[in-house]
Amino acid sequence: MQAYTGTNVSRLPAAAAIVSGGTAAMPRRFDIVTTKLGGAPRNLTKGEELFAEGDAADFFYKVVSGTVRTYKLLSDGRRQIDEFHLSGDIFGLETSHDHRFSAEAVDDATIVAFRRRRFETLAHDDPALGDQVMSSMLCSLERAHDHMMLLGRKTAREKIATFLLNMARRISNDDRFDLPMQRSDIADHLGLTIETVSRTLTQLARDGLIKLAATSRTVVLCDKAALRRLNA
Amino acid sequence: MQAYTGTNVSRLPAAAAIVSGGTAAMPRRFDIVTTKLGGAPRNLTKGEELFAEGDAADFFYKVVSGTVRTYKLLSDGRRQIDEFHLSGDIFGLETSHDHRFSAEAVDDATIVAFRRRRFETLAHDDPALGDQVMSSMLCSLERAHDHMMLLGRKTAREKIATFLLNMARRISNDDRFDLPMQRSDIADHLGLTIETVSRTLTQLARDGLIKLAATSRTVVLCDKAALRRLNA
DNA sequence: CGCAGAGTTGATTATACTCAAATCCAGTGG
DNA sequence: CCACTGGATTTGAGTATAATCAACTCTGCG
Repeated sequence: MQAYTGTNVSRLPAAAAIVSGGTAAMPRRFDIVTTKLGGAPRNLTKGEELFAEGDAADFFYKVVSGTVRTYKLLSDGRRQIDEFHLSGDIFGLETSHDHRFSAEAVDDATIVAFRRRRFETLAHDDPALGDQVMSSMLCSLERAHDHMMLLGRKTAREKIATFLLNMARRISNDDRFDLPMQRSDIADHLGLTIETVSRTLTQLARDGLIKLAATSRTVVLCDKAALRRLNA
Repeated sequence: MQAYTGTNVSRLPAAAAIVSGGTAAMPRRFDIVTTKLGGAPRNLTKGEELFAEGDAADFFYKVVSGTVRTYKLLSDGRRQIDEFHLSGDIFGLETSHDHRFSAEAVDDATIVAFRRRRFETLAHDDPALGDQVMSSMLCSLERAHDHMMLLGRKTAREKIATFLLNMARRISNDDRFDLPMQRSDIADHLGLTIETVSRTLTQLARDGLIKLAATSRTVVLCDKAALRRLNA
């Protein structure tokens, strides 16, 4: 927990191991920690379910590549996607015994699973490990709160603008990027319908704020200033 | 962090002190811990601001009595109330140096402030203390996620039903309770307008699911089963 | 080439918003 | 005790934003 302990996450070996996933390029001890936590890479095919709401939360996960969506369903099938987890993101760590979300691969993705019990044991010996996860959760909380503002008070145009700016920042440093998810995912994330998502994107393109490639998954942000004005 | 460490919060002395606020009825050591954390009771009058978005987050708080709202504003004044904090709730603990919310008293309220820095020091010696706050944050995260579903995918009628059931549970064990906040607060919490809140409450009363007293702050849940059906 | 899934576009509608006015209520002062 | 005031709430009328229903287009792929 970066701010709470005053420690810098980047200086914490255990934390760094979780964040990076313990690649071959890293010092030996980082790999040991990762291995201890039981990081076993797993490939998911597009649409594959990783866990469902109510499943035992024995593991939590880190995205190595690809994208994972976590979501909740209402009894009649309405869906709210709370977050898209991109490469490097940690997700699925729960307060309770069960998962409160379902998780599926948005596209073909690779994830690493960490055994929660083992992590808990280690965290007691190494507070820095707990700090790191705490930090991750606090980021999640922060994004959740911003997203509440979006869902509760922003217009469709503002929602799309905010979404595009966030994805641009997370996916690439460039203003050109490929959205990994389809329109229905965006809709269920922003509290809209696919038609409204499509229309709004078209409208933003018509107004010159963005460009949509033929495949329509590729987006170019042309007028970030205007998008930012819509963002708040 | 209850689930994460596997420890039961109720068995943790430091945690218990934070939760309870260290009343006179509690064993001496609890009071000592609370005092160490710098709990200085403070009275807030209706509408008084406790802190604003962007203020330094040197303290966090626990509600002793009354109700506090935390919220964010868009540049044009649109407001999203993320949570109403009732007696016993902890709020205002941040990941960053600054508060990401503003906080105001909904009615006359009493709160206890805890110095964050001091808490951090103690948390390092006593992991249980950190666990407790972690647990508090995870509850907050859980509620935030449920609230995203509400904001993104529920109808006005469903939002109000969910809100009433939640408030009933939190305020009293009874089906009759007084709402501490006014319609505009409810509206900004549920992503509605005051008119829609009012109309929806009237409609629910007309349909016999609830009763509204003359003062219209007092609510009676008549048909909880029907309300629950609207809830999910 | 045709099919299926994804995405776009169009027409219409519904839900919730906006603007406006009336009512209710607590508090205040004559 | 009662009229007056101002804030909160309710109610009404009309509207707008986004949803719904439906058709059509595009793209990738067997």
